[in-house]
Amino acid sequence: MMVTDTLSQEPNSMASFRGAILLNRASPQVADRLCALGRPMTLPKGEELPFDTEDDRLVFVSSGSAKLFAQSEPEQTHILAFHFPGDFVSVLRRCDGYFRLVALTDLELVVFRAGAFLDMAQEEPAVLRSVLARSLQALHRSRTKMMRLGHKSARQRIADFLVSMAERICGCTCGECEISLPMSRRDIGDSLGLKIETVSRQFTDLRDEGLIETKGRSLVRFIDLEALSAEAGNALSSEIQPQN
Amino acid sequence: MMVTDTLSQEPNSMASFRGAILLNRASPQVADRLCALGRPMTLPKGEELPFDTEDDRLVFVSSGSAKLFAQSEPEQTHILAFHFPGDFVSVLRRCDGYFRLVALTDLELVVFRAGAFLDMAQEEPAVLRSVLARSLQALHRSRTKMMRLGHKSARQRIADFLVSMAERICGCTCGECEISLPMSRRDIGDSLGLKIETVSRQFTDLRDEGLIETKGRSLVRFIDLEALSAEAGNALSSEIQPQN
DNA sequence: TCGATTCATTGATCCGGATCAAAGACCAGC
DNA sequence: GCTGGTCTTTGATCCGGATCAATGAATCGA
Repeated sequence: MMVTDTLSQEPNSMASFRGAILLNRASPQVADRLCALGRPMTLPKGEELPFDTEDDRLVFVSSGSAKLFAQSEPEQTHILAFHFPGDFVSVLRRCDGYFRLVALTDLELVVFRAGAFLDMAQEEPAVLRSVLARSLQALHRSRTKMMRLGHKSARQRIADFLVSMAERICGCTCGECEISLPMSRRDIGDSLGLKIETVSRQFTDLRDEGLIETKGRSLVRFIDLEALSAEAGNALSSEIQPQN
Repeated sequence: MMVTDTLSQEPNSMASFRGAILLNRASPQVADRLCALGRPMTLPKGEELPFDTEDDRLVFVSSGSAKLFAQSEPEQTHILAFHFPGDFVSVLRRCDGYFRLVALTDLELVVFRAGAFLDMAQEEPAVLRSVLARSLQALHRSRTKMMRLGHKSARQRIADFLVSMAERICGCTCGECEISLPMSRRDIGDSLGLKIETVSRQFTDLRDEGLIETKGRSLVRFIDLEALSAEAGNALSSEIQPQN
């Protein structure tokens, strides 16, 4: 069930949005007017952002995690991206593209109609430009991912996925760390173009080789993130991060 | 060899840029200042847009066709996208991402430093917004493509590729038409995550089944685009993506 | 026009991941 | 605690696309 927050006091989600997107980019007046366009929402785990057949939307993720997926045919779901706090997601109207946003954990959002938001953002070009920068970043991330999907083995995809989750969920890029994956094995497979059995086998292999440990369904402990990153085929990328 | 057009009269490429990007969005004065930031260029077939390690760039394609690719390791090239007249392409500076733009045919471009262009575009939010809209469209195209890469068979990928080329090169979405593919079999494979032999085999199969005819290396004649689109698994989609 | 070179096609074989099938682990309800 | 259902793991087999190898067709420069 979808719940709309209607407290008269500004909800937390809106405050995060101000901090992440508007701060230092819009005058207080325009910031207020932009916020007034946004609808704060909470989605319980498993629930889906209701369709909107009229407008494309821009969705700011304040807390929790979500999957963005497309379903072209029944029994054929493709996860396009996972989203975490701070992300500003473009969700197309239902008719063309058929994108759906589903909560993996309880989710706090601010939802905007894209047209209205951009119309008003035109008055604060710095905001528009910030959204553009994020959009270009998402594009490059998508292209990088696409590039990997096309040419990497199952093992490399899983290693890459785990490394990127370690970074996005707990900010770790090296050494040890432990995270709780909010998504199922099936979700992971759907996002990497692999079957659930293959995902599971790769987890098993990585565990047997001592690169990760797992506890329960969601807990993953990374023993050596650099080694895992190397498995992902990012051997050369170490030149970007010198061991000073 | 790279040739920079330095005619005092405005070159054709700049005029196309005005028509496609600026028309009705910027005042004549700002339009002139934006154009002044752009460097018209021609690239002969096979040549590469010279690196720029300082700035990201925005490149408007006026005529010809190009491939945008990333090379993570030697002998591992991934084509991210093909580009045609009217496209406004974001090319990252060399250090992060390592994107390269190469002419498939003689190419006319207008090249901007992204920062400078966006700084000035902030004075005309309509331009900024148009660029954002294009960026979001590219993002969705990339995601759609990614989705397909992950889950489609070689046959479906080739069929899908051919259908999209028919649309982008000659504007056809149904019935018969004939196009000249500017890219090699290897390029096609690199963009779809397939080996050259597999690409060739799929062409052969489609030819044997009477869905296409081929003449020489580049000429492809489509006998029935709807049937081909069905092969691609696009049962429902008759959507068109307009390049506004 | 003629090689020379690159590009494309075809064939044979191999391997990684999908598929089919079954058992085991985890979690929520009582 | 048990119990039913879902999610995950493991095993056996199959198949699509990669790989290896060789031939054939286009294109380019002299």
